[in-house]
Parts: sequence; C-alpha cells; structure tokens
Amino acid sequence: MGKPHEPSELLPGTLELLILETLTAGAMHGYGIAQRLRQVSDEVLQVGESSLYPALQRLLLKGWVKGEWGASENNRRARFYTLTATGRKQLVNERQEFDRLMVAIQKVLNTA
Amino acid sequence: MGKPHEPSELLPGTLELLILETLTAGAMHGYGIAQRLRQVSDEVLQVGESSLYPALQRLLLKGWVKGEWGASENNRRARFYTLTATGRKQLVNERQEFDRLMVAIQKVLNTA
DNA sequence: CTCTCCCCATCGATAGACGATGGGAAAGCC
DNA sequence: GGCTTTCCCATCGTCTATCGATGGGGAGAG
Repeated sequence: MGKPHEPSELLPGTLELLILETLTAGAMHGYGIAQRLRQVSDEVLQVGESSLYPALQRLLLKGWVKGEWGASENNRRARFYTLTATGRKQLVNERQEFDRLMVAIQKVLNTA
Repeated sequence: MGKPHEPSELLPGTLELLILETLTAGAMHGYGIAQRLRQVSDEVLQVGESSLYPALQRLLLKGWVKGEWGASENNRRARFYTLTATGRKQLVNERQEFDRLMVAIQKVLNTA
C-alpha cells in the first residue's frame, strides 16, 4: 500500500493549471477531465484519480471551481465542475506565472 | 524553523535538469551554479542553497556528476562539479522527457 | 575588530503526486 | 441468474523534492 512512485510523470504544481484550462471548455466531471487530458495530450498525460480528486478538492476550497451533482451522459451520478469568476481570473495569473518560469527555463536550456 | 513555503518558485523535478545543463558549460562549484542560473534566467530562477546542495548530492549518488575539491577564483575552498559520461547521456534523456511533457502541456494550454 | 561576501552543508516542515484500495451503479455477455 | 467491464466517486499512506532557517569557516575591506 503506497509504494514509491515513478519519477513523477507530471510536473508537480501544474496539475491545477491543466484542470482549470480544461474546464474552460465547459462543465465536466472528474472522470471526463482525466480522459480529456489524455486525449488532448496524445496519451502523454496520464493523470490518475488519486492525483485528480485531491486537486479538485483544493480548487473547490480555494473557490476557483464549483461542483454540482448531476447525471452524466450515461445516466450515472457525477459531480460536474465549473470555473467560477475568480477561477477564471486566477487561471490568467497561473498561466502567466507558468509562462514566466518556462521562459526562464528555456533560457537555461538554450544558453547551454 | 521550517516555515511553510511559497507556492514553489521552481518547477519541482526540473532542478536537476537545470544543473546538468549548466554544467555543460564546464566545471563549476555550487555557489557558481546558483549565480549562473540567476543570471541566465534574468533573476527569475532563485535557487536557494538548501535546494541546490541536496540536488547535487543526488546527482553525485547517481554518478551523473563528480565533485572535486579545489580553489575558486577567489582562492576559496570549493567543490567543483563536472558532468560524467553517464551524466551527459542522462542529460539527453532528461531533456527529451522534459520536452515530451512540455509539448503535452502546451497542447492542453492551446487547445483550451 | 567587524562586516560583508564567498562557499560549504544539514535539519525540520510542507506540499503535491502516486499506488493501492474502497465503494457503487449501469450495461453487456454467457 | 451470475460475471465482467466500464464509468464515477473518494481516501489513506508513502514518498520525493523544495524551502526557510540555521550552522560553520575563511578572505578581504573598512
């Protein structure tokens, strides 16, 4: 139970950003978000449910998304997540910060 | 002692890659590596010594760099780190993996 | 002598991702 | 009827990496 894990498939701290971005396409439930991330990234991003749901909880707590219970396309009970107004604002901030870091990192990688 | 920390200034897991890249410019001591990262990134990457030295230890353990004691430009005792042969090989792998993830993430950020 | 750089290093706390595991309901197959 | 697969939720325990604080020590300037 709880074995060591592989070198971290995902860049820690980026998951919330990816979720927020995904939700700009409209309301989605957790399972759907995971699927969409896999599809869009051509199977590269394999975000497990034990990473996804805690991240969604954090976003709920911060008030960046809201969740409402409903029925999925297949008539199953599901919680649909939507971006809030502050969520949209924060998404902009998060992207800027992410880009800032990426530019810095790319400078290092190219200067070498 | 050990207060909570800011949202992580650096992308966790990327530090080793940045160090390896930096060392392709030649042997360097820890302090110098930190300085160079700040300069090259235009002060964006502020890697503290408590992040840097543990990272260097890990790289030593993995045998990707070797360290040799010597004298710095200012005649101070310093440990100079150099890429090993396997270190160079691994650098290529790490970059590929990093790029793979970045491409995937960018797809998500652009598809939204 | 004191202060500021340089240069090393560790400890404790923290956050975040992961594997394993739990449940349950719908749909299809034998 | 059972059986398995797919969908959908969620938590617990473990681990890794980063960070702030803190320690020391030697060189050179004021």
